[in-house]
Amino acid sequence: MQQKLNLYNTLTRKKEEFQPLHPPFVGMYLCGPTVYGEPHLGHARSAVTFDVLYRYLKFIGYKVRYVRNITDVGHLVNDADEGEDKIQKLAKLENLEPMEVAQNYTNIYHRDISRLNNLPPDIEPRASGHIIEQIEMIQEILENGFAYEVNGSVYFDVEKYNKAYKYGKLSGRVIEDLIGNTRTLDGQDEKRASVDFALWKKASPTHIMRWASPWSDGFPGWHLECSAMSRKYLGKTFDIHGGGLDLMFPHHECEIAQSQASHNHTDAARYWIHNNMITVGGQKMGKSLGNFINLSELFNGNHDMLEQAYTPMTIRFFILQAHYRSTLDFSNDALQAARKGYSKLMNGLRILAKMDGQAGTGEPDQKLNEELKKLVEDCFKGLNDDLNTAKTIASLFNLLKKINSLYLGQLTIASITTEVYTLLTETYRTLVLDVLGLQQESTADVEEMLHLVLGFYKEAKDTKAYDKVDEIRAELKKQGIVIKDLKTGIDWAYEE
RNA sequence: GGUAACGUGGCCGAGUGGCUAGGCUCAGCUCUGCAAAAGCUGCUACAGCGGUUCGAAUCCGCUCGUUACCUCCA
Repeated sequence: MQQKLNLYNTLTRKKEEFQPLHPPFVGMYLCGPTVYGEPHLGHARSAVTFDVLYRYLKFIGYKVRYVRNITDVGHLVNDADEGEDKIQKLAKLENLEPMEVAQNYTNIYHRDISRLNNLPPDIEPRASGHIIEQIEMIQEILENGFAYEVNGSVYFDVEKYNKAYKYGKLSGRVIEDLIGNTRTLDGQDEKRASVDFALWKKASPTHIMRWASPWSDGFPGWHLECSAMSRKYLGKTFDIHGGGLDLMFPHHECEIAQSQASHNHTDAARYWIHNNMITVGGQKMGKSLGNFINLSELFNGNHDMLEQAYTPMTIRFFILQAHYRSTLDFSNDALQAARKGYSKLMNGLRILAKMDGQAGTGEPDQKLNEELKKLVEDCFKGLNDDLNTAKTIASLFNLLKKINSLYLGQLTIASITTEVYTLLTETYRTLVLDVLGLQQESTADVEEMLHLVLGFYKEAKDTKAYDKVDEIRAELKKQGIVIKDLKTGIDWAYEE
C-alpha cells in the first residue's frame, strides 16, 4: 500500500494506522437504515462517509467486502409499547403488510442514496432474512451463561457479562452509573436488571411479525441482527465497523457484548468508526425532534426549511467539506456555498481535459514542478489523516488554482514535465471522481438549449443563409435530433 | 444527575505549540466591446479570564455559552 491510512478508532479514542487482519482483504460493516421512514440528511451523511472510506480503501489497493444491513424487524418503539415492532406499528396504521412497508422504504432508501452516487454495498443483508442465525447466536450466549429466559423471552445478563469482561468499553459507560440512573424503570419488567437487553422477545397475540424459536413465537432483539450478520459475512473478527455516533450506545456496546459472549471471547470489530450528526441551528437533526429533512425533499425543495432545491451532488459536497467526526450544521447558505464549490471543482475537470498533451514540450520549470508535486501530496495527506475530506478538498482547490493558471497561460504548461502533469491530472480526476465520488451533474436543459438553437435556425432561414441552415441541421443530426419545418412553425424530434 | 464533546473571521468549515487551510460573501486590481469565468490583492478570527512556555487557536485551570449520549435514532 502506497498510502498509510490513519483512522480514529472509537474503541481506543486514538488515531491508529489502519492495518487489516488479512491483507489485502478488508471487511467493513455499516449499520444501515431501519426502513420505517424515508431517508433524511443524517442517513446521507453516514452513507456518504462510509462510501468514501470504501472507495478510498479500494483505491489504495485493498479488496474490500462492504456489508450494510437493512433493519426490517426488531426495533422497539419505546418501553411503553411493550415490544411492539416499529415496522408493524406503521403497518397497522396503513393497513399494509409489514414487509410491504419495509420493502417500500427500502426502495426509497436505495433510490435516494444512490442518487448521491454512493456505491452499493457488496452484501446488503436483511434482519428478517437472518432469523436462524440470530437464534443460533442466542443459543450460544445462553450456553455460555450470559443470558436467561423469562416467559419465552431471552435477555442478556449485562451484570454477569460485566464481571467476565467489561461492559461499556466502547462508549466509556460505567455499569454502576447506568444502573443508578435508570432506576425509574417500571417494576413489572421481566429483566433482572435495567441494563439488561432483549435477545429474543415473545410476541403478543396481536403481534404479526413473528418467528418460531426454541423459546417462543417471537422476534429477535434489536441489537442482535448486526452481530449475527456481520459474523456471517465477515467472520467472528473483522476490520471495520461503522455507524452514526448515536448508535455507539447502546447499540454498538450491546453488539460488542453479544459477539464476545457468544464466541471466542474476542472483539468483533477492530476499528470502530463513528460519524457525527447533522445539526440544525446547533441541534441534532433527528426523528424525535422532527427537524429532519428527507433527501427527496432536499432534491425537490419541498420543505419549510428549504429556500430552494438542492441537487444530489450539492448535498454530497456539503457533507464532504466537513470532517466526518465534526457536527455539520445545515443551512441554506451553507448548501448554496457548497453548490458553488462543487461547480468549481467540476469546472477543473473540464479544463484538464482540454490541456492534455501540452505538457513537457518546453524547458522544465524546476520550482513549479516541485510545487505541483507538493500540492498533489497534500491531497492525499488529508485522506490519510482520518479521512479528512475537508482537508483534501482544500488541497484540491489549491491544485485547481494552478490548473486554472496553466490553462489561462499565467503559468506555462510547456514547462511542466509530462510526469508531473500526469501525476497532477490523474490525482485530480481520481480523487474527485473515484474517491470523493463526485460526478458531473448537468444543469443544462435540453429543451431550453434546443429552443435557443432553433431560434438561430429560424433567423438563418429568414435571412436565406442556407449554408448556416444546413450546418445547424447537420450538427443537430449528430446529436440524434432532427429539425422539422412545419407549416405552423419549427419543431424538432429525436431521430428515428 | 452521570458521561462526552464543542465554542475559529459576514456565513460554512479545516487546523493540537512556531509555517497561507479551503469554500462562499464583500471590496479593489488584471483580463474584457460589456460581462462572466479565471488569476492577484485586501477585509473583519481563534468565547472570556488566568496559567505553563522563548512562543498557544492549539497544553492546563476557572468562568460563560451550546450540544450530544444515558430511550428509538445515521
